[in-house]
Amino acid sequence: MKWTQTLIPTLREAPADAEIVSHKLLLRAGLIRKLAGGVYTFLPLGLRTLRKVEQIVREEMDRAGAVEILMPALQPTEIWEQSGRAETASNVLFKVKDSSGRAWFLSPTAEEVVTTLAANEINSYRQLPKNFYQISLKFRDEIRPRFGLMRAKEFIMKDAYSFDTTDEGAMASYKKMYDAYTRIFARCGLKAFPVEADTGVIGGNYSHEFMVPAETGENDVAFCEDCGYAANLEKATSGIPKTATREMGPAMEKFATPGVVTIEALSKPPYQVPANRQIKTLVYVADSQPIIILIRGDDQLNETKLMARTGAVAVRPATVEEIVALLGAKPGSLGAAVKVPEVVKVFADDRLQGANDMTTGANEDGFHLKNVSVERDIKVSAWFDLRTVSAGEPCGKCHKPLKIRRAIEVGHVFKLGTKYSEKLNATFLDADGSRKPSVMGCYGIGVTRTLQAIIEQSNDKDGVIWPLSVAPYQVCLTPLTVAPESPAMQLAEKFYTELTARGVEVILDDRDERPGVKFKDSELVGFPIRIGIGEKSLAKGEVEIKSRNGALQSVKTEAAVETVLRLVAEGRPV
RNA sequence: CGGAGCGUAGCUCAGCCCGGUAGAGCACUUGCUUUGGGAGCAAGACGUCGCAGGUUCGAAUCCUGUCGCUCCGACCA
Repeated sequence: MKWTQTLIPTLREAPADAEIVSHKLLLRAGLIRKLAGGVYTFLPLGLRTLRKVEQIVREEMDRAGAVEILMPALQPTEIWEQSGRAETASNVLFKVKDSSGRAWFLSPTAEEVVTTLAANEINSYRQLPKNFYQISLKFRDEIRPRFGLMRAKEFIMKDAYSFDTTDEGAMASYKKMYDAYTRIFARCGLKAFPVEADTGVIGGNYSHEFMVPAETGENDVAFCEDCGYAANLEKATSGIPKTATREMGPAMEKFATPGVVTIEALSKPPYQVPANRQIKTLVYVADSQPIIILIRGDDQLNETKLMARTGAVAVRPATVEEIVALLGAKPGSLGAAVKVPEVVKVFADDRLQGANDMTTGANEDGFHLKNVSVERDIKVSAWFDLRTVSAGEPCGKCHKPLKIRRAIEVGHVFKLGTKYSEKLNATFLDADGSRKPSVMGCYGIGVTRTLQAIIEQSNDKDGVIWPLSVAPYQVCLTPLTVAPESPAMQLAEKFYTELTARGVEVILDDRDERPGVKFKDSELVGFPIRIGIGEKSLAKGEVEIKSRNGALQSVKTEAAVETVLRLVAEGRPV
C-alpha cells in the first residue's frame, strides 16, 4: 500500500474531547473518527488492526473447537420476555420499532438467539457438545459512553456459547475457552490476566474476567502477588478476621448523641467509640422491598455483592423519607436492634458474626445504643459477605497482604448452567431417554476494546507501539525523496515488491514531505519496523532499519530484505 | 438522571466580563527558497461564532430556551 493512496489523517494535536492516551492516539494516528458520542468510523489503518485482532480471536476459537455463525443484530423482543431479561437488562437495551410498530432490540448479546437456535436444532445428546461463536457489532444504550472505543454505544464483540450434556462437560468447555482467551490476549501482545468475577445480570454461578492492568480502567482488581489469588473488587474476599468478642454489659443501653450522624463523629470525644465497634445500618430498596443492611463501621458495603447474595435485580439506597417512614429516624441514628418492622429483612455482613459490645443507632434521632450484641439483640434474617475488600488486608488463601489496582476488562467467561436453556426450552434427549436442558456457558471478548487496550498498554511519547501481530502494516518504507527516478524511491519500490512477495505487509510512505514529518508520522502510527532510505546512507551502500521500540541499525542494501524478514519472523523486533 | 465545564476555521485555542467590521498557531492552496527529525518567506482559500427566540440602533459577547460534547457520580452482559 502506498501512503498517498490510503487515508491516514494524523493529527499533531489531540482533539479536545479525548481524555486518555489510547483515545488520543486512536484519533491522532488516524485510526478512527467520531461520528457521534460513542459511535466511531474505522479508517483504513484502524480497520486493519481490528481485522487482525478478529483473526487472532477467530483462529483461537476455531482451535478450541468452537464453530463460527452469524446471528442477527435485530432481535424480536419476545425471546427477551421469555428469558426474563427484557426487564432486568432493560436499561442497556437499544429499543427500535419498525414501520408497522413492531418492537425490536438491537443485539447487546445473543444468549436468547443462540438458545432459541439450539432449542430448534439440537435434539440429541449425540449432537453435543457444541460451541457457537460470532464476531459482530453489538449495541448497548450506554448512559455515558466514554474513552473512545472503551465504552461505546456500538462495538465489536466476539461472543461464544457452549452447550453441554452435563455439568462436567460444561466445565470442560469453560476451561477450553479460558485457555483460548489466555492465548488470544498473549498473541495480541497484551498482558491480560484472569480474575474471579461477579456474574451480574447475565446470571450463572462461575465466572472469570480477563483484565488488562491500566490506571484508566474502569474496574478494580484485588490480587495477591504471593499465591496468585485475583478477583474483581465486586467479588473479592479477604482473610480479614471477624470482630473480636469482648466482655460487655448485660443489656443494651441508650445514650444521647445530639447532632452525631456519622461514624467518624461517634468515634471522637466525648463518645470515643472506635469505628470497628460500631454497626453501620443502611436501608436499601431491593426490587421495591426495603431491606436493612448491617456492616461494621469501618467497612464499606459492596452493592454488587448485595445484589448477588439477595438475588435482587435492582438495588438502591432508600431515600431519607422512606427511611424515616420505615424506622422513625433519619440516617445517622439508625439501627436494627429496636423498632424494626417484622416484615423487613435484616442482612448482616459476616464480619459482625459474634460481635458484641457494639454501638449502633437507636432509631431515634440523637440517640445511640451501646452494649449491643448482634446475636442477642438483633434479629438477623441472613448472614452474607457484603463488605468491600481494601488494599493491605490479608489474602484469604495465603494471608499475605492483598493489593488493588485498576484494570480494563477485555474478556469475560461465564458458566451459565441451565438458566437460559430451561426458559427457552433448549433440551435434548439423553442416552437414557430422558429429556434434559443443555448446560450452557457464554464467553465474550470486547474486540474493539481489546484494540484500544493494546494501545493503552503499548505507547510512548511519540505514539503507538504496535505489537507485530496486530500492527496495521508490519513495515513502513520511508524513502526521503520520492521522485520516481530517484535512487531512494527506486530502492523503496524494489524493497516493496520483494517484501510483499515474501508475505510481509508493507506501507510505502510516498508522500513528498520533509523527513521529519515522515519519521514523526511513522512513529505516531507505530509501525513496528521502519526502513529509512536516504541519500546519506545510500552513499555508503546502506539503508537504516529502525524498530519502533528499539535501536536503529544501518545495514547494507543487499541485506535489508533478509534483515527485515528475520525481524518479522522473530515476531518481536529488536 | 444529578453535579461541573465546554460549543468560534479541518485541529488546538484567543476574543465574551465591559455589545460596535470575527482572530492567532498548526493544517490546506499557489510560488520561491529549503531538504536526515513536525522548515522559512510571500500570497491565498476556509466561519450561517451549535441552534432558536428575546433585549438592543447594533449580539460571538447580555437574557431565555434547546441541542450536542467532555468530565465526576449513578449505571455497566
